[in-house]
Amino acid sequence: MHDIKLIREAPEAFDMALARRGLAALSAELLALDAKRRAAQAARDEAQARRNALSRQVGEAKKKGESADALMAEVAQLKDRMAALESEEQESSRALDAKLAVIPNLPADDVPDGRDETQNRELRKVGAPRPQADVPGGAKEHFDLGEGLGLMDFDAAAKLSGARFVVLKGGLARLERALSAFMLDLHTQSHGYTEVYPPTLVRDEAMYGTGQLPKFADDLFRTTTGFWLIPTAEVPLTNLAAGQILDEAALPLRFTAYTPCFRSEAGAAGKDTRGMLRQHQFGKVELVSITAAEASDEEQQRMTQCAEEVLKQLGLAYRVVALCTGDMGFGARRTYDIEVWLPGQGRYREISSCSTCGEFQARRMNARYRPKDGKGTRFVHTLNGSGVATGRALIAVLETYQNGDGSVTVPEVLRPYMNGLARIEPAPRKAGKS
RNA sequence: GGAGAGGUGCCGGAGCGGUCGAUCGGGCUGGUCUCGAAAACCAGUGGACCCUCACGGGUCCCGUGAGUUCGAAUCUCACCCUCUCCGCCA
Repeated sequence: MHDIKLIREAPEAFDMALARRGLAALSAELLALDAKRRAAQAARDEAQARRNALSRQVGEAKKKGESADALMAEVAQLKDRMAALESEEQESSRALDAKLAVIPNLPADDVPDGRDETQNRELRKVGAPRPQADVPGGAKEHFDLGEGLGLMDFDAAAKLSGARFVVLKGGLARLERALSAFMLDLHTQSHGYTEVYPPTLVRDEAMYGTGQLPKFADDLFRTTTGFWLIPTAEVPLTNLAAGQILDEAALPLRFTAYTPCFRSEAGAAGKDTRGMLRQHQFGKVELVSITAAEASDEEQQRMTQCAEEVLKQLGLAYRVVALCTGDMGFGARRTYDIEVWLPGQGRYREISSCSTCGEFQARRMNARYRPKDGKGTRFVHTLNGSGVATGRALIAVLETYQNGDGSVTVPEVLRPYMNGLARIEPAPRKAGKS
């Protein structure tokens, strides 16, 4: 949500920033609504003040035993006018909010301009990508490996739930659990995050606060009782700060959680249909930071490094890219994606996305802090990042650590979480199962 | 799901329908006292919006939304949430 006051002060700057995102200028329209709103409010305030004064006089008159009929008559006259003014104010204020609610955040100055992902800027490459030819017969993709192991079953999932779900079994189910436990331990023990077990069903307000609503309802699942299934733990974690006024001394807040994430991906039909790269349900360890305004840029660097550390310790090759203006999400002011190397696909694929939203979300959810010195309150800055998506981490581990015989070596750091297991071997074939 | 109770400021806790944004206590901040601290005492201590260069002024906010009334934190209704007991249950 944007601050209409800032737009009022610098409409050209606002429109120019929108243009960087490929959007048409909106300030003129917004400011017209704003002017209407303020005029309505001024008129209403005035009428209200008049009524308050009259009512006070009525009280005084009655106390003295005098007649208050004339005063009451004037209030009665005011009433119609007030009702009209009030609905006018509400209407213009609602109209303005509705417009503002669907305008994405503005990019930070250092965000590269660009139309789509092809214009993202690569910041660094870490680790040596394993060539496809490194595996005898060519590196396989994760679904061939998983099905070959007999531990990844898309047919069974389709029977239960349809397309874009997976059933993991045995060593692969364990691997998902190991990855999540490893990541949570790393972030809580080495990176200062507080582990959270949040609800995965939330109400409208929470989805509005982080920006999924009102614009992206189509990408979400909703229960018949009106709850939304979270598409990321960013929603519950960030909304922990909603409605709060925090002491600056308490900042930053750093939360991490492992949760399932649910996305209907309505617009993504036909993309990545094979395998478990793009699912309606996937696991993810999320990182969320709530900071003071000046601290958010540095926090974003720190958060990205926390996510990178996961991949480093897993021994996965990756690169970090700065998303261009056209590829950033709705609430983001600046985003760094981490893309992990998938030997089977022979390309880098997104596994983490670390964004700062500035005060964009805080304004929506009314999350503020009291600055150490100086008075008043300011909106906090919110940041979120994957640290990292476990489903995709599992894919990367399979493809990176595959052996020519179809088995998969377990990365060192995960072995304590796998009961010491060093290698995931094909499950014995059971008779009767095709 | 059934039956009750309740939602007020950072916290606790008051509040005959009429200067109540709200008594009081605690906390916090500043000051006095002290070598220093504690105690004591004094003072201060909400948010949002609008008008104004400013000084200052106005409106709204006592869970949320409607309503009654000249006037609502105080009355009515609906909803949300919390707590207690019972039932059910992982």
